[in-house]
Parts: sequence; C-alpha cells; structure tokens
Amino acid sequence: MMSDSQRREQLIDTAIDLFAKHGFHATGIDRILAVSGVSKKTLYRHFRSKDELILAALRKYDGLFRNNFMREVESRGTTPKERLLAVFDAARAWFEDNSFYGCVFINAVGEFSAPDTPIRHICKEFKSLIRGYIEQQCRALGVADAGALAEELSILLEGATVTAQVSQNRGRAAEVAKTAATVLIEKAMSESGVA
Amino acid sequence: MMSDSQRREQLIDTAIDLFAKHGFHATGIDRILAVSGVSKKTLYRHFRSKDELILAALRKYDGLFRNNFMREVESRGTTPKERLLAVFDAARAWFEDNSFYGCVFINAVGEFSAPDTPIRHICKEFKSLIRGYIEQQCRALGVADAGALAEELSILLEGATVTAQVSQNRGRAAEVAKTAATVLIEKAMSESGVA
DNA sequence: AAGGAGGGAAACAGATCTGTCTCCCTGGTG
DNA sequence: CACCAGGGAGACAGATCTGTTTCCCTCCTT
Repeated sequence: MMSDSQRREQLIDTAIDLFAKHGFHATGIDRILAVSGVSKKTLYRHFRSKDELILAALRKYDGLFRNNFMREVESRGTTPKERLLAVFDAARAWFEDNSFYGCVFINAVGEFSAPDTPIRHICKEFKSLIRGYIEQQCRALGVADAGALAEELSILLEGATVTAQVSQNRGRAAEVAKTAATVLIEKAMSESGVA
Repeated sequence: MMSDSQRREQLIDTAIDLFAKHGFHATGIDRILAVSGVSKKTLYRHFRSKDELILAALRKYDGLFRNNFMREVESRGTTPKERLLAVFDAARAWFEDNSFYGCVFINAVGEFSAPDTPIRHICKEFKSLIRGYIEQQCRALGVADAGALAEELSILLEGATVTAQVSQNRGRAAEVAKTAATVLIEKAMSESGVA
C-alpha cells in the first residue's frame, strides 16, 4: 500500500520528469496523473494548483540535483583544481544520460518570463547555489579573486549545458568547456602565485 | 491599406515577439491575431498551422538576428581580435535591451524536445551559424586551431546569454564572458605565435 | 461482522486552444 | 452606378486544459 506522503513524492517525481522532457505548459495534469498512478483528488489535496506542483517539483529537483552533482564532483577529484575540472566531467556524465533534456531551470525561465515570481526565484537561486559551490572550490584553490573565476566557470558550465542540449553533440560540449576551464584556472593560479 | 505580404510579415513579427516574451505554448493564436490586427482567416491562408507560423517566425528571426549581430560586431571592431571581443559587447547591448527574454532558440528547444523536428533543426542551425561566424574571425586571427577556439567562445556566449536571462544581472554576464574570452584568445594567439 | 473514513475513477463545469466556416462590409473595376 | 472578389469579425466545432464534485469500493477499526 502507498502512504499519503509516498503518493506526494510519486507525484513530484513524475511531474519533474515530464516537465523536463516535454516542458511545463505542454505537460497536462492528466498526463502526470496517468503516469504517476495517483488520482486527481489526491493531487489537489496536496497542491492548491498546477503552479504549486511545479514549485514543489523544482524545489525537490533543486536539492536532489545539487546534492548529486556535488557528490559526483567530489568523487572525481580531491584537490580544489581537480574538483573544478571534475565539474565538467560530472557535467559530461549528466549530458550523456538518457534523461538529459537540458537544464530544467533554464527551460522554466523560458516558459515563465514574468520576473519576481516564485518560479523565477527558484531558478535564480539554483544557479546562484551552483555558482556558490564553484566559488567555494575557487577559494580553496587560493586564487586572488575566487568570485570572478567562479563566475567565468559558471558561464562555461551554462554554455556547455545549452550547447549539449541544442547541438546534440553532448560529450563534445563538456570537453570543450573543460579545456577552456583549464586555461582560465591556470591563468588565475599563476597570477595569484598559487602552485 | 495593407497588402497581403505586409499582413504576412506583420503576423510573423508579432508572433516572434510574443513567442520570445511568453513562450510558444503559452502564446495562443488569438493573442497573435489581436496584437497584429490580422484576421484568423488570413493567418490560415498563409500558414497551414500554428507550427508553420512558429517555423516561419524562427526562420525570419534567424536571418534578422544574425545579420544585425554581425553588423553590430563589425561596427565595434576592425581587427579579428577586436571583433571577437566585440561579440561580447554586442551581446551586452542585446542583453540590456528591453526586449531581451533570452535566446528564443534556446527557449524553443526547451519547449519542443522531440529531436529531428524542423523546429529543432532551425535552432541547431542558428547556433551552428553563429559558431561559424566566430570561427571565421578566429581563422582571420591566424590561430592554429580556429575551430576549437570558436567552440570555446561560442560556449561562453551561450553561457552569458543564459546567465543574463536567469540572473537578471545582464551587463555583468557579458562582462565576465568577455574577460574569459580575452584570456582564451590571447592564449591561443601566443601558442600559435600570432602577434 | 458492521460501520465509517478515505482514496480511485471519472463525470462535470468552465475556460481556452486550434482550426473552419459563415456573414457582412468595403473597395476596386467595368 | 452596379457588381463582385476578398478580407475582417466572429460564431462555431471539437479537442484539451485546470480544478471540483460525485459515486463507489476498499480497508481499517471496533
């Protein structure tokens, strides 16, 4: 038997999957219900509206993705420099997964253009937290302006994500971004007198 | 009085504007008609379906944008290196325009996930043509691997575009990407023995 | 075993979407 | 001036969307 909270999670998991695959407006409530096997009544007991389900799905995905991404990065490298480069190896693994349909937050911003809405806020925060994680590694690296390097590497990561999604040559996008990242990291290190 | 072809252009212009602003699925035919002042009958005389209007709009925008972008770049710099950096100045001007709602092709890919469709093909081609233009400047620069540098710079441009859209700190995204581009360009030049 | 709470299936309401068709008016032509 | 082609306005059909409500079955408790 399924408990109420299990049904809730099932809804959210199904929703984020379909939203990522087909988009937000194109994914109807009925489809989420059919795939998740949850009834409409239960959905509207847990969420006031489709928008609230979208919010809950983005929030859960935010936590899961960042957690998993950081674990992937840290399992692939131990020193700060290794980890900064491992960001792009982890990205590559993400891009090459069958369930990759681009960054769901970027896609969300494309569909919900009104600024200062909760959805936009979550997307912005997600990007900000990823950048914060990269900045943390940059600080550990000991470069003079960790914030600036982190911004550059974040932009490379975003660019690789979009390029992987659009061009369909996914491994290549990650590879190129990693090469560029190497140059930027080493430049910052040599300028800061870091080994 | 409006001629038939003028009405067609009016439709396409209105459509791409609304699609960019609100997304594709969220923009109804009726809204495009109300804003453009064209009748439904005329729309369906020119286009078999909404999808065909989307295609026509993306195609026209593709041509207009690239043409305008190249003109902007070339008016801001004369040497190849200046022009490669001017790419990010032109991008900044684009980001800071009021009608900037992210790259409409990136947004389109987010809403139309099925691969090998005409819409996806146009998006892919747009990105490929932009990269081709950058590669052309890289070749003029005389670096050894113009293709590789162009790929790196394209990814920076994509990343800046997405970051400008999501973070809302638009000038900054272009600035950071330009800084990173400078490093990558100079590294490629010094490695190739170019002045 | 009886009763009651709760969730699934699905009908339903009302809005909105795409695409077609009809009616009417206007503007150009003989 | 008479006529007619063509486009605008919008009714209409049929599908689909969100969100509510009803009905019934199942399972848990006493």
